[in-house]
Amino acid sequence: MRPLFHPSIEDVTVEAILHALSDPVRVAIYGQIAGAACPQICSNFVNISEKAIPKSTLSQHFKALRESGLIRGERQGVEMRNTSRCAEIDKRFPGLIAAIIRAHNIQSAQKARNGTKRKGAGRKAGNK
Amino acid sequence: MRPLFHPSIEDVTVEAILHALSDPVRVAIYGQIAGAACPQICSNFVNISEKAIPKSTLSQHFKALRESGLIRGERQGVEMRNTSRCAEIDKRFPGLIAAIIRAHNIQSAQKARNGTKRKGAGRKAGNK
DNA sequence: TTCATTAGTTCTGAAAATATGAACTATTGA
DNA sequence: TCAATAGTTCATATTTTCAGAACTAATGAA
Repeated sequence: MRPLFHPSIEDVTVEAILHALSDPVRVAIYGQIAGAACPQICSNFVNISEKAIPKSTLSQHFKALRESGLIRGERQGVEMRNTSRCAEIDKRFPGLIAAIIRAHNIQSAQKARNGTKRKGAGRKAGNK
Repeated sequence: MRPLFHPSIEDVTVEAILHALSDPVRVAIYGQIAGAACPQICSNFVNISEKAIPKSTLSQHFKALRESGLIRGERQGVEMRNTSRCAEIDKRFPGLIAAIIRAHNIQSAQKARNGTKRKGAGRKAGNK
């Protein structure tokens, strides 16, 4: 098992960050890691989505987050402690992560409101 | 040939925007459309990358940008006029597009500088 | 030591997404 | 009516992603 790869901050790209965060499971994971005060363990996220995420899939998601430079993972005993690299990234791309997280929160809030009021909305309507 | 689909602004998602802009060709296209004063025609972008992009591929890229809600395409005679929907998107997700474009500009500027000074940099080094 | 447990990675094949040549559609202007 | 131009759609090859199974590494018993 080879040691985990983390890009140095100069090698972090906008494309990789956007790609990593364009997946609903990964933004959810990243949001929680970035918002937490202490390092988060991978297996905490098995139930972040409606249905349980298989651990091989979860491992791939963490790999994507790590290799895009969004998080850092350090093995601590039998488990993996994940922390956000948002301070570093914010220095390189000021405001980027904050804007994405903010947009995400707006969207989640709207979804929650619509979920209670009008059912079945938000479909790609009129597009046979 | 069915009419082009454009999502209404409430149906635009952060995930779709990030995914659309996580592709280097598509950000380049979007950046130019967003920065231009007048509508841009698809075929202007054939040479936006090093190698020419086949028109079927280009058409798919435009479709991705349209269906994510980032641009609007209107047929005008034989060609297609593309405009950015950034005003609408900025109302829904304030600062998101601006932050992404800014980050992209930072990255491009750095790439240009490194390209002249140290060749072969930016590779995923030390990762067998 | 050896065994079991826990947490995560890697391998493998299936499923989904993307890229592109070829064929097609729509508009315009000889 | 024909040719040219701009773009879409179809078919298929390539690439990426998903997820079960097997594997690795650390820890804590017995």
